[in-house]
Amino acid sequence: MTTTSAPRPRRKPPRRYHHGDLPRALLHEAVRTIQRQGVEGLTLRSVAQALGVSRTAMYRHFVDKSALLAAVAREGFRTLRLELLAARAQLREDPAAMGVAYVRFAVANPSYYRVMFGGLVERCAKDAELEAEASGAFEVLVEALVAQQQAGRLRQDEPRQLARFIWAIVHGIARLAIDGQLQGPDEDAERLTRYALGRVRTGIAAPAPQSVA
Amino acid sequence: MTTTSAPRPRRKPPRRYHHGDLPRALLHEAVRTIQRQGVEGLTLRSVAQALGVSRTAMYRHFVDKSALLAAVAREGFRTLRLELLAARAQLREDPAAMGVAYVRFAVANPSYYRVMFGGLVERCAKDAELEAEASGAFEVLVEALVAQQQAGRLRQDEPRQLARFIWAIVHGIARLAIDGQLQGPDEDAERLTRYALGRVRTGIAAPAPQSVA
DNA sequence: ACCTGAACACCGTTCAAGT
DNA sequence: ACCTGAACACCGTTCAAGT
Repeated sequence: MTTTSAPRPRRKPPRRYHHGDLPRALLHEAVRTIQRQGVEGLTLRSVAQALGVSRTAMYRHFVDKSALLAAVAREGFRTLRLELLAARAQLREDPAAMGVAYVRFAVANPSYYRVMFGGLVERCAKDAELEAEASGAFEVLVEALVAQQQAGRLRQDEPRQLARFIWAIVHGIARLAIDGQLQGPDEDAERLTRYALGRVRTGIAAPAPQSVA
Repeated sequence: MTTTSAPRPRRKPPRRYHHGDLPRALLHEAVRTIQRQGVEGLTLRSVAQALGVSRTAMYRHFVDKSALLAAVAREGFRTLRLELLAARAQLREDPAAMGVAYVRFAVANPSYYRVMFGGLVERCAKDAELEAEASGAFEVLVEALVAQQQAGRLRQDEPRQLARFIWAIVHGIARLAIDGQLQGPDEDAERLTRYALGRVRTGIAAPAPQSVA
């Protein structure tokens, strides 16, 4: 009886797990454990163990632990940029779409967000790819604001200053939200975002200035 | 010759360094090393060594490393609250005084700020004193806003929502500033703060709405 | 009451060596 | 080229013991 000694490959031969794509597997597993244990719960040893690989196998692909984290941040900025782009298309129906998308990303991916803004971008400023990915996301906002200016819907202030302003708002809301400094859990973050962007548009000064006697 | 064998005490006898006030000494030394090495550079062993004390002496006064950090955060919130109160007195000459004071505090004490908002407040939510100190600082802002509302200078929106909005803005600016995500170093943060609060007051919508043809 | 010393269970990282 | 195993220099924390 000539039984097939090797197990039938489903699609493409999925054997050789380790040799397959360790860098991607490491990245994926890192995100997974950060998602569950937080950034400071991430341990190279546990990642390696989860992948069934030696503790030092990682060093062939990432020079450092921080290099691995930089890769996580890079992927985070890339995803954020894409979601901002998608939200930009809905800007006509919902003027707050981009801001809401930003905060939603942070709330949905606190682990990504913490790594992205956990003080890595500046400490490892050498990582040019990370730098580029980060400013790429920022540019989406800048361009959207310029378009609004050209449509005559926005003040003609310096676009990048305007963009930093808006970014600071959503960034602040996002951080307060994922750090649990807003009372309610998730829904409040979106309400606050919509409130904030609405107020930013028309101001918070009292509408009817009390005339003097 | 009867020379004084013991050194003359300057004010009160400052001998017995270790026994004196270890808790305060630990706190002070922790802030000092965080200031220089960053939060993740803080090591209990180095703190103890700098104080000439055993590595485990700390555990008599703080249950944890995180308890020591919580004490740092508590002191930070207390200082911030006091500086906000001081700024509130200048609100008439400078409407942005409180916001500027907030961002200045963060930029001047990034180590404090990082510990305060480094995800400690929520993880160790058990620390009631920290919780109280944190919301104390928030209340200063709320009360200032309510006063502005009563003076008829501010929209009659829900004060706490208004406060969360303003907080998010200065928090966002502060974080971007101390994380090096603003191009210039320190001066830009204040400029951005003034710009932001000015725009928040009157809105960013185009001032002269182009009428339709 | 306050502090010490040895010990434990962890880390990230290096490096010679295997295939 | 890719991975392993032992080793190194670190951590926070526990605990019996000293004064």
